Amino acid sequence: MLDSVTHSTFLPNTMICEPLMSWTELFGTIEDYYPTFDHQTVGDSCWTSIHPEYWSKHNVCEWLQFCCDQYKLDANCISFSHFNINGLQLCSMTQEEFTDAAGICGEYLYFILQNIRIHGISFFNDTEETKPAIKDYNDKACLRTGGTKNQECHSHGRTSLQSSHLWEFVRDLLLSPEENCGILDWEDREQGIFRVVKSEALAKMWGQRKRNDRMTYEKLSRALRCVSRYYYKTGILERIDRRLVYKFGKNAHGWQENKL
DNA sequence: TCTGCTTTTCCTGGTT
DNA sequence: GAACCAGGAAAAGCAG
Repeated sequence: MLDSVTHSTFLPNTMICEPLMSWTELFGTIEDYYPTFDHQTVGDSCWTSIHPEYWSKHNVCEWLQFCCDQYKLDANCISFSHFNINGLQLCSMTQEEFTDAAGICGEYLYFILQNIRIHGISFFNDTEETKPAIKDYNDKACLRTGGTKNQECHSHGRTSLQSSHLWEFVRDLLLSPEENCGILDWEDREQGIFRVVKSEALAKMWGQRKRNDRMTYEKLSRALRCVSRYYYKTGILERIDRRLVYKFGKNAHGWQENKL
């Protein structure tokens, strides 16, 4: 349906533009094209004013975060290492590649991206078009995953990059070598046992994620342990009798190599 | 407003 | 003795 969308579709008359020219520079102000768009919903993210093909890696990340927040997409389904790319690379991905990278979420991320390319940011205002599609996604995702996952779909609807749980943040860091920088290390990959190597760096990253300048490793580790009381109980983390060493439990998902 | 979940904060005590 | 780490308890923040 949307496969025919091309750069020239978005840029009528195939105008030649500067590589990093903003959407506003190309087409006028956002208000001219998107008069009812609520900027509050996307904060100050500049990705909203740039054509997707000119997004930086950071813009792509912001867009992913926005989609997760806005439509309550399950960030656990998304392999973020696959999206460590710029906008041009993102736009060149096929629907199959989106699905490979983010499962059921990928189908909708692809759907959203193509609509942004066609309709611009005004796509987000068309609740008649977007909300049912996303609702349908949520229903299907819950049905497909079932069991524990099904529960999570309803009880942890706030899952997102920004509001992701601590254990998910740790898991994603372990799965992203480019971001990890030796902060965390696998002790036993198959068993899900990992070790905190650079405790302060980990706390700093978590603090940035939570926009909390006062975060320290003491607090983060307390959160992991306190959380542990909850996580251990629910099977997300298991107790390891060694300092700075933790283990994913049977109900923690997304960390196994063969289940990414 | 209430409740539950998750995280943060402060404090104390044990280990290295 | 200092630094680091772990656990208890209470409270905050958030969403349903």
